[in-house]
Amino acid sequence: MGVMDETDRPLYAQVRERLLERIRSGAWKPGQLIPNEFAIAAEFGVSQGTARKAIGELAGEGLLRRRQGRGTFVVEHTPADVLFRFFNVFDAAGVAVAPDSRDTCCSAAVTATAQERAALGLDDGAEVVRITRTRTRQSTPFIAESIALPSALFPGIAGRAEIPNTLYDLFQRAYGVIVVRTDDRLSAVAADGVAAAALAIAVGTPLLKIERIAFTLDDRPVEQRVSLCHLAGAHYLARNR
Amino acid sequence: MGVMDETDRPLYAQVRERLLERIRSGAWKPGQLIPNEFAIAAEFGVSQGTARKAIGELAGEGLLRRRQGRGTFVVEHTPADVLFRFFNVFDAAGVAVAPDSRDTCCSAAVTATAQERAALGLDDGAEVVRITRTRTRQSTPFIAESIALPSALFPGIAGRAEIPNTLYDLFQRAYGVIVVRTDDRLSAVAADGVAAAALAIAVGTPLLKIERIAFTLDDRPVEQRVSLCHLAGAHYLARNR
DNA sequence: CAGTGGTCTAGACCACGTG
DNA sequence: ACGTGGTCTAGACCACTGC
Repeated sequence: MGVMDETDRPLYAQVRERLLERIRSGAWKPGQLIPNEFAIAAEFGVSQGTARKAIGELAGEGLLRRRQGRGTFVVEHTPADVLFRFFNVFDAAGVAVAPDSRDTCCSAAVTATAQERAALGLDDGAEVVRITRTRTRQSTPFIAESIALPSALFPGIAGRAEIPNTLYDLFQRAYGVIVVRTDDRLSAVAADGVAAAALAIAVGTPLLKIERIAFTLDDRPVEQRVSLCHLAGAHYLARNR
Repeated sequence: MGVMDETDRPLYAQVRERLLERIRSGAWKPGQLIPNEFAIAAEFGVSQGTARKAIGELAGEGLLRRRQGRGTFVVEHTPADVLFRFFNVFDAAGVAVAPDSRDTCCSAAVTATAQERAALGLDDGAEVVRITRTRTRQSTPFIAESIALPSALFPGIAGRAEIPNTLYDLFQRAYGVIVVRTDDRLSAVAADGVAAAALAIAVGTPLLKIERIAFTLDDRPVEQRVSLCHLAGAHYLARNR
């Protein structure tokens, strides 16, 4: 009866944490069916309702998916899913734009700038890897992007033969880093010479600048990304609830 | 026991609907304490857990606020609340920018354009009221804004002596229209002559353009708004979960 | 048909805020 | 001390899925 033995946190929160650890560690892999509510309840010595609440929280956070009659599954972050989950650009007709990447270039580990350290919560002298690429829409360049990642979290990423179009998918599968949230800071800027060359537009053209910080489950920043977008009739959609 | 008499919808959903109607109609006013879980359960002939779930849904939608030890309250949309709930502009230090309004100008009811009809889901020949204003930040103009509202939903709004800075607060109190969600479409544009004059900037300056549609509880569009923003170091923050 | 998640109940106790 | 929302239990039945 609600003895709160371990800590003073509610039972369902403790169960949630244990389940979360299994997802994070990969013990339960993306797409996998997890045990049913009664089995989980029995394992942790709680009632079905309490197990249900823990599962419900993770489902609400988008990490589990319940399907009536079938079971509960670990959410699979396929490249397509990831692309449309955090890429908020839509064309004039309201159809999602699916970007591709070209000219992807990944630096070796270098000392982070003060700005990068602040954005990523890094200590003095920490190293980052920088990725730059041009993103295309129907083969036309429309975004110039540069990304900074803490080297410590992504060992060996600079040496990879191929950097995929959808990074967050790679982060989860290869490094166990699950991006669950991003903060995008948007503003309007005039294209400088570099951006104008990459996007084949005139210097001074208004561009949408997106400064993104991506966060993991425990709210730690893991990626800083600056995107300069020549949207040409498309737009960035922000839904406010 | 789960007889599902009225319809096939769950009991908690039916209770939620009845509670919602009281908020929407103003029977329960903003800021008011509502009856406790047991009183609501008794009134509708359900268990406390079911009443709790109905209340929880409305709390999750931001319409009720539960406070342990005190009770459950109808959320009060004070001008300040409304301002910060949907106004996503922050300065370089991450502090929310609180805009003011000047030169507010409200048209009489006029026939809506095709574009306005599409955005607001209006029939052919429907009328709208248009409001234009300049929004300031520490007395400096930084946003040129134009708003279209369906006349049918806001009778007499054009004749009001004063249009307040925070419109959604007015919508709820004077017209029973509760804005719960907005879609903002963002892009970058060059300032034209009109915007440049209003914002005291050079023609061609890059501006952040925000095209907003605001929705009520039943997901009907009730406002279309175009904001041209000269952010000058500030940014629009979009949180993606 | 069996097994899953989804709903619902009745009752208990805990944690918080106020008087 | 009292009343509130918050947690937890044990057990029941419903609705959906797939064999």
